[in-house]
Parts: sequence; C-alpha cells; structure tokens
Amino acid sequence: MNQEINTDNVKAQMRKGILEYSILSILSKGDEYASSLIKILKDASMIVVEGTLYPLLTRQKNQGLLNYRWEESPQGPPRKYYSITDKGREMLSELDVTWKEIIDSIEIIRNTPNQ
Amino acid sequence: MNQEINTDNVKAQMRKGILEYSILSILSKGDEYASSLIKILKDASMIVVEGTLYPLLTRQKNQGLLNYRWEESPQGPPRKYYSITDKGREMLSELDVTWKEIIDSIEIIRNTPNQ
DNA sequence: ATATAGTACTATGCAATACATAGTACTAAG
DNA sequence: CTTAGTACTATGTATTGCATAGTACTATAT
Repeated sequence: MNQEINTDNVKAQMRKGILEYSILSILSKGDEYASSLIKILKDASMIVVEGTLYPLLTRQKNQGLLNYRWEESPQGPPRKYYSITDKGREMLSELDVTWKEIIDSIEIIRNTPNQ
Repeated sequence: MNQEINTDNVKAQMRKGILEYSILSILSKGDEYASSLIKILKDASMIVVEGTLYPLLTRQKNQGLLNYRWEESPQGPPRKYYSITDKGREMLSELDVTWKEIIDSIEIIRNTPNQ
C-alpha cells in the first residue's frame, strides 16, 4: 500500500521534465487546446492535471516555444489553441537527443555489470 | 546559449525520479559506496552531484530499500558501503515496469498521429 | 609537530515543477 | 434565472536535484 503510493510518487517525479517534451511532440503534429492535450496524454497513459498543464503551457509560451490563438468552440466557452513555433521545433529536436541520452544511460546502468 | 541552459535544466528535471531507479539498479549488482556510485553514474553519462546523492541514499535507507556498513578504505577515510534489501529489490522490479510504461508513453506520443 | 592534499560524508538553503485546490468565465439546457 | 458541462487562471504545497558550506579521516610534505 505504502509501496504503491511510493511508486506513484516516483512516477510523478519522473514526469518532471518529460511533460515539456511531450507537449512539444504533440503540437509538432498539429495545434491543440488544453483539454485536448490532456486527453491525448491520457490516451498514452501519461496522466496530467490542469494545475500542471496550464502553467507549463504558459511557461513554454513565455519562452517562445509556443503561440496560441482563441477559437470559438462548437458548444462551450472559447478555446485557446496552441501551436508550436520554429524555436519550439528546434527545442524539440534537442529534447529528442536528450531523451535518447537518458534512455541509453538507464540501459547501461540497468544491464551492464559494475566495475 | 540560453537554449542550452534550458536543455540542461530540462535534463535535470528529467533526472528527478530516475536517480532512485538508477541507484537501486547499480546496487542490485553489488555493494558500492557513494563516490563509486557517482563514478558509475558518470560513466553512464548520468551526472549527479554529492548534494543530490547523499540525501537520496539516506531517504532510501529510511524507506528500507538500502542498508549500509562501514568499511576501512585502502588509503583514506572509511567508506559507507550500501547494499540493496529485499524490499529494495521488490521496488526495483516495480520501477522496471514504471520505466517501461514511461518509455512506451513517450513512444506513442512522439510517433502516433493526433486524433 | 603542523600544514596540505586527497578522499569521504553531513547539513541545508534554493530552484524548478507536478499536483491539489479554489475560483472565474462561457455556452447550452432546464 | 439556475444548473451542468466545458475551458481557463491563480496559487500554495510537496518533492527532489543542485549549489554550497562544513566536518572528518588518512597520507604526504615541510
């Protein structure tokens, strides 16, 4: 029980840094609004809550990685559609490398004998 | 320049949660002391500093995942050798699953078209 | 004997971000 | 007008990596 809670906590810590990469990835394939992003992430088993996502999107906007425009929704309040900038695409490419490095590091650590 | 700093920052955030997994992995293969752990991690391109590692080892000890014993060193101060507990091995197995889930999530997010 | 260098461990404040929570606002339906 | 569903804003809390300061042990040099 306590162990399960702890595993969830480790997973939450693992999400730090990863979500920024995930958002840029999704938007590189097309513009989306926040609730849609949450759904896409959830479908990929990456659970994120609004309190996390909105500040993250704001940070990325302020860093010039994203832009947004308002668009009327079919039957609710207007939606804020986010799109990735050229700078965001460059960042995404760098994060591709960074993520690969992380995976390789874990692979080595997990499967190579200590010296 | 500012972008490089930002990538390093993202990588530091990504390390959160991952280091716990890394430490258990290393110790599952044999006992080590802190400076040795730092070297093994560094060799796998996972840079960690003492200010991070020692509190982390202490936390894991307090959670029952590790144990330690003092051992005289060849030519310096005594060393604190850490070993993994059965509980630590169980945790490691769970983190194997957790890590795989994260990788799969990123794979989906990075390579599947949005709906 | 004392100072220095190398090695190893302890303590703590700071920065960053995920999360929980509270709230505002828009639109449609009751 | 009220309620429900949807979408966004704001903020305090918890956690952990990092920077920094310090203590302690052993060997070597002065």
